[in-house]
Formats: sequence, structure tokens, C-alpha cells
Amino acid sequence: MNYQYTKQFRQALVQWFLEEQRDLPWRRTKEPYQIWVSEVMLQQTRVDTVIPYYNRFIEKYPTAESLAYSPEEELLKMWEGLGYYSRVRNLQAGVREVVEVYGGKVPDNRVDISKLKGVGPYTAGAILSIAYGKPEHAVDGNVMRVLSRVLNIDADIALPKTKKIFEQAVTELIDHENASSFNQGLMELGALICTPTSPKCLLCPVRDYCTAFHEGDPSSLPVKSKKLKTKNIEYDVYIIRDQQGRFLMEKRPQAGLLANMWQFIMIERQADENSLTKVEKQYNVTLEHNSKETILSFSHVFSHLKWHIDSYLVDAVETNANPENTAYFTKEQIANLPMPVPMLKIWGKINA
DNA sequence: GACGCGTGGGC
DNA sequence: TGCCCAAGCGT
Repeated sequence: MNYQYTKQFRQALVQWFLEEQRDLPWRRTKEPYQIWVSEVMLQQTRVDTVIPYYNRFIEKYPTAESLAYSPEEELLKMWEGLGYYSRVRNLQAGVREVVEVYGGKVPDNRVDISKLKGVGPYTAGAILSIAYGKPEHAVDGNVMRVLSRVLNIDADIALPKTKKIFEQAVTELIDHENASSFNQGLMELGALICTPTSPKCLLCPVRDYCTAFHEGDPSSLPVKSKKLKTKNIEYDVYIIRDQQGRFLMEKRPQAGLLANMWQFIMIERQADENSLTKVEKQYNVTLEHNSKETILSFSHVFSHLKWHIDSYLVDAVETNANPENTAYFTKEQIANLPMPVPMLKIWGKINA
């Protein structure tokens, strides 16, 4: 793209963004901390999904100081249903560092901000450009899709090295006077016009500068490889109710899938094995086998695996010392525990 | 560089 | 239904 085209492209993109952008909660602030929260929530997550979470989160934690030392379980509850739960733990670690090392002020340069937990190349550029107006690249999936079409680039965007091509392109194209609107404009264009399927080229404000529109095929870009089959796991889930009407729950390990979230007792189903007996041994409880009642059978798809769950309600006749990370809770207590969506589904059925 | 890490929506 | 995806990051 020559210099004249570059200038016109910038101007058309920024003007379109200023006129057509959606009114989103995080666009009503320039507080770096609040922009940061929104960017973390938006990682791999749709705008419509994020909006209510963002509003609740900012109301409860309006400043870096208010978030820095809140209990993790409370944070996880605020994040419940959003997914990728390590995001909120990393966010708090980063925010705490800002409070302790930077006096509560989010760094305004890429080197320092990139040291913060959970702040990668994209989030760094997004905060720097949106909150501070710095001409820094912020390349996400939208930007790679839009620019792969505008510049007719067919490099495989599933390969990490391909992102460098787009970071370089943005560095050359970005409007130094309107870095925030330029970066957000690329993403907004990707969300509203230059969509993955059926791009609305006839409505596109930068169609005149789009190489793929004139010389190629926008809908065939970007090129993206990869796609592995997910693993299937079958579980029996037992909602164990003691004689006081409390329910046995277990806290998941502090690392890995759904780290530190709470669940009902979950046993991987094995062929020719009585899982009820296994539960009694493992959790030091005597169950009334006749009371076993089927609650719900369903599948839950994760990004990399699939759970097939059969769930049951069963009464405990006798309970003894609980294993580590397990406890009996009342319904009121359970309402305050962070649980993954499949457990919420089961719990909702129990209370229906 | 490959893989682990959630969820809900669109087609 | 099954697959794709959506404002990525840590290990």
C-alpha cells in the first residue's frame, strides 16, 4: 500500500469507527485499569457475553486497589460462566503488581506493561493505544482477518509466526494521531462488517483499499489450518446429601482445568465397576444405595475435550472425616461457591 | 511451537 | 448435529 492509499485507508477507517461504533460500557472510560479488565474479559469471548460481567465486575472492583487483595473465591464467583478462569487469577496478580510496584498506575510503555501477568502482546497494545493513545499494534483475530483481506495475505494465521506479519503491518499503517480509534476500528470492522463468513463488503468503509475485494476473494481469507479431535471422558456425578440436608462438594486442584472451582463428587466411569462403592471408600461415607435417583444426563464441550455426565442424587446414612478439599455445604453456602457450568446445570435441576 | 484452557452462538 | 468460532495467554 503506497503512502497516499495508507493515509486514505487510515482516514476512512477512523472516521467510520467514530461514526458507527457500538456504545459499549468500556468505551465510556479511559481508565487504564478498566480498559484492562475489559480486554481480559474479551479474550476469546463475545462482546454480548462480556457486557453484564464487565458491569458487575467494575461495580464491585472499580479500581486496581479494590481488586488487588480480594479473595480468589469471590473473584471466581464473579467470573463464573465466563470461562478461561485463569484469566481472573492472572488479572489480579497483574493488578497487585501495579499497586505494589507502580503505585497503582498502569505502565504506559510496552516493556513494563508486558511484564504483568496475563498481559500478552495483544492486551498490551490494546491498553497502550486505547487508554494512553500510543501508536502500538494490538493484533487479535479480527485484525488478522481484516488485514489478511485488505492486504490479500494468505499466510496461515494458525501459525504463531504469522502474527508478526500483521504486527508489522499495523505498525506501518497505524494512525499516530488516532491510535485508539484506528486499532478499535480494525476490530469493530472485523466484528460488524468484515466478518468470518459472509463479509458485508458492499457496506465496507475501506472497500476501495481492499486488495482481496478488487483482486482476490475476501470470503476465502484468512487461511487457517489446524483442528484436532477432542477427547471424550465419561463421568458419574453424585450429589450426596447428608442427614442435615447438606451436600458434599469438592474443590478442584489449583492448576489445570477449572482450577479451584467447586463441584459435586465426580468419578470417571469405568466398565464393570460399582462407582457407588468407590465413592463410599474414597469419600469416607456410607450411602443409602436405594435412594439413588437419576437427575440429569448430558454432554459438555470444552475447547479441547468433552465430558459425558450422568448425575445422581443419593442420601448419606453416615458421614465421617472428609478427605482434603471436600466439605458439606448448605444450599445457601453453595450459592456462593464458584462452580463450572456443568455443575450449575445439575444444581439448577436439583432445585427446579 | 504446540498444547491446555470455557463457554455460548451461528449455521 | 457437529463444527466453527470470539477482542489470547501461560507453559
